[in-house]
Amino acid sequence: MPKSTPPETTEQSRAFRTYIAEKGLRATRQRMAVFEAARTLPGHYTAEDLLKKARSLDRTVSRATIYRALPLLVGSAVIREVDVGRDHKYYLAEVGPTNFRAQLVCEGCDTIVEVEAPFMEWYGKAVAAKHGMRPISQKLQVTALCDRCQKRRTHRP
Amino acid sequence: MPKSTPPETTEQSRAFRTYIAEKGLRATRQRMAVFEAARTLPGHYTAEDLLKKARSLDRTVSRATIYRALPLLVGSAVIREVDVGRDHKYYLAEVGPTNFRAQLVCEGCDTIVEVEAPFMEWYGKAVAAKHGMRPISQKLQVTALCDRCQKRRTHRP
DNA sequence: CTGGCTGCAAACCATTTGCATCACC
DNA sequence: GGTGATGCAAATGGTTTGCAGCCAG
Repeated sequence: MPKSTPPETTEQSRAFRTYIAEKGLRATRQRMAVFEAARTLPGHYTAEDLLKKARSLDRTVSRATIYRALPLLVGSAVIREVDVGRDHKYYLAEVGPTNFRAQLVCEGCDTIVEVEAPFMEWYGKAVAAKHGMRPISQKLQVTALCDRCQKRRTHRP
Repeated sequence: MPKSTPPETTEQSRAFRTYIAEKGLRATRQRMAVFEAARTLPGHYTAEDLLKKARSLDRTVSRATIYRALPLLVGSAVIREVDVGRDHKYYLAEVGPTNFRAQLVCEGCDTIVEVEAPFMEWYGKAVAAKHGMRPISQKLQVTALCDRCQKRRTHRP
């Protein structure tokens, strides 16, 4: 059996290189390190997490490069941006074509759980149409307290 | 017929004074000016809008006081905070007990339309419960293009 | 009186940007 | 070799905070 995913030779990696080339951009060492870090990190991570991981692959990656790479990674559907109104945004490696998801966010520990919610997509489109607007995207976010945080403390300090 | 709403003598005003007193806080001139501005401004407004309006009522109101008053106004249900992931938050005077609302946001001009969406509330609670979490709040946001912005330009510059 | 408030200005902090240099293609 | 990319450090901008004086209760 293949040892997890062979880095740098993935189909996804080729797709990303193509995406970049099409825009007349360049597949630099740093950019590919960020790409590799972004698709590898588990769960929801921040730009800072991404920087740390990318640096472990290529010491020369700077914070500015991270922020400059993020729009490319989102644009090429390598990652998805998740903004739950916290102080920083979260990012998430895309596994494949993604159905509409809702975010369940724990108010205590900021843990995010993604839930498929295809009905929501339909609902949002209907609401927009009813107001004569052309729908672009939609977001459903449920704030709640996870088990652990319920036990630890009912309210925030 | 009464001329719109008599300022400073509203039932809402009394309720706010009570809320403040209960917390051992004080109903200062500036704070009441911010209150009056907040409940009076139409539609969705920013902290900066609120500052301008409050200053028109009491010249001495500072930006810091606005930001320090906002949590009180939200906590006493005089206004509601609406965060649609833009660069600044929006606020909205509460008319009465509010049912669950979704926000329809025009990507072109940032105009926000509030839509009743009671179904969402049920849905969010169900999703949270299914994951063993205690639901606190939920938010449905639809980004779209309004009529005017559709005609002006299909995509952002 | 006195502890909560205020204005002012400086601090925050995630993200963005200007600039001189570097390195893909 | 030319243009896009990079690192660094400084800038941004909405919001927060420290501080010394002020004032509501």
